[in-house]
Amino acid sequence: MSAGTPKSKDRHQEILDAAARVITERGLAETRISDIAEQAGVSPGLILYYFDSKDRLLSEALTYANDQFYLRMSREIRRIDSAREQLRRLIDLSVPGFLAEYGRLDEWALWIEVWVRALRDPEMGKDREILDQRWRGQIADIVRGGQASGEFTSTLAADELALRIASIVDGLAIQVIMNDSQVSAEHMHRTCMEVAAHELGFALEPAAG
Amino acid sequence: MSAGTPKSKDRHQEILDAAARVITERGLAETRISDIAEQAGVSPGLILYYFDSKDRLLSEALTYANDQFYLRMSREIRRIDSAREQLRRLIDLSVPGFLAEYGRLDEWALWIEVWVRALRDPEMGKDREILDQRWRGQIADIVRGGQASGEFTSTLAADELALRIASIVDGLAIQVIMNDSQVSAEHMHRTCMEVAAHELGFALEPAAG
DNA sequence: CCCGAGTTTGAACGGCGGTTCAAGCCGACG
DNA sequence: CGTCGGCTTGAACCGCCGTTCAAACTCGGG
Repeated sequence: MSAGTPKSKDRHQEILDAAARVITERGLAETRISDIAEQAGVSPGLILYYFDSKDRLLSEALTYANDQFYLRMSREIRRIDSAREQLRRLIDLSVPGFLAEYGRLDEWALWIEVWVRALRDPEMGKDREILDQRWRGQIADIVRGGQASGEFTSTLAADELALRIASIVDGLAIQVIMNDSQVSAEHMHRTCMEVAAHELGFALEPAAG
Repeated sequence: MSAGTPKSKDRHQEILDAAARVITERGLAETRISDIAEQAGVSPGLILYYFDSKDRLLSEALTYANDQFYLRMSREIRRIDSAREQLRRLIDLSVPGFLAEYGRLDEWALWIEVWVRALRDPEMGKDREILDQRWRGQIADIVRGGQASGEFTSTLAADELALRIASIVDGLAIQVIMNDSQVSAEHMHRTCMEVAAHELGFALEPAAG
């Protein structure tokens, strides 16, 4: 059993992974089961053997991909001491294409698909809220840490500050991912840092980076 | 001719209108030609008589609906003197469901559809950038006015300030439209005003409203 | 070597919906 | 009135997937 179930688990995950990759590349609307099968290197029939329907698979894939991103970010941030540096890292990781190392097509594209789906699918809506609150919670933790250590001087509630930061990151990320000619990745990064400094109450070192 | 073309124009617009309504209600993915036909009170065949293909119709409908929104807002704002009040009005109109009068399902839902489509359709991508720059331009104009009149004390470039305000509005609007339990329309409104006041450099009157 | 349960395949099915089209409708104009 | 051109209809066509399924394959245990 501890050998049988895991194997199924692997297939399960392999398929989710393949699905996430296909969705990122082609978009939810253009993703066919056969594409996912091809990407995973299996037959179309097998996809439906592991998942009840295309719809369910797609939903699961979207939240799965988001989990991955969150976990990676969370792991990275936990090993940083300074709240200010945690924040900088969070922004580094949030700017689409800012870090070459994580070059693959952006998780933000998936986020937009989540949004559009959550608008009408209550199941997805619930998942989206959980995902989003976890993300804002992550930021709020950093804020609280900085307030406690004195790095951030704002006395506003950490939740509110986190919401503001998350919102401006979301709003700018959209522009960047859309390839807006007036909002480059670097521009977004700088603006995020400045707004955050302004809101949280800390001074930006001059030319960091 | 001056009698024939206009009639076609009407049908053209009627269909765009119907399409926008259907998309808002059912979502782009679930919108069928027959739905649009039904909404417009004509036969499915006629839709394809006026538009080359479903895809083209949908794209046009999205930008059309956006135009409508922009024009309405623009008209309203132009008749206000104070930059501060212009800004407040802009935020009033941007918060989904804040004003009962404009109760119909939000333009924001359409924006998200625009984004997801712009990600892959270059034509839509171009339109989206134009739409977005017009929107930020509108904000920038308000900012410049306020800087000139002394209502806003920030000396940052108006474009940059506009980008910041547009971004936070976008980011928060997403949460509100998603029905996030932690971000009500009123909350979004207050936060937008506070961040704007903070960034632009003006004082918020205590309990306005 | 055989059996059977869990996997995997790929061909076949079925329905949905975009698109096409031949045929009616209507109003203008002579 | 008759004809003509632009509208309008709705039925028929057709390709595209999601889904189903019977058959094959794998592999561990008896």
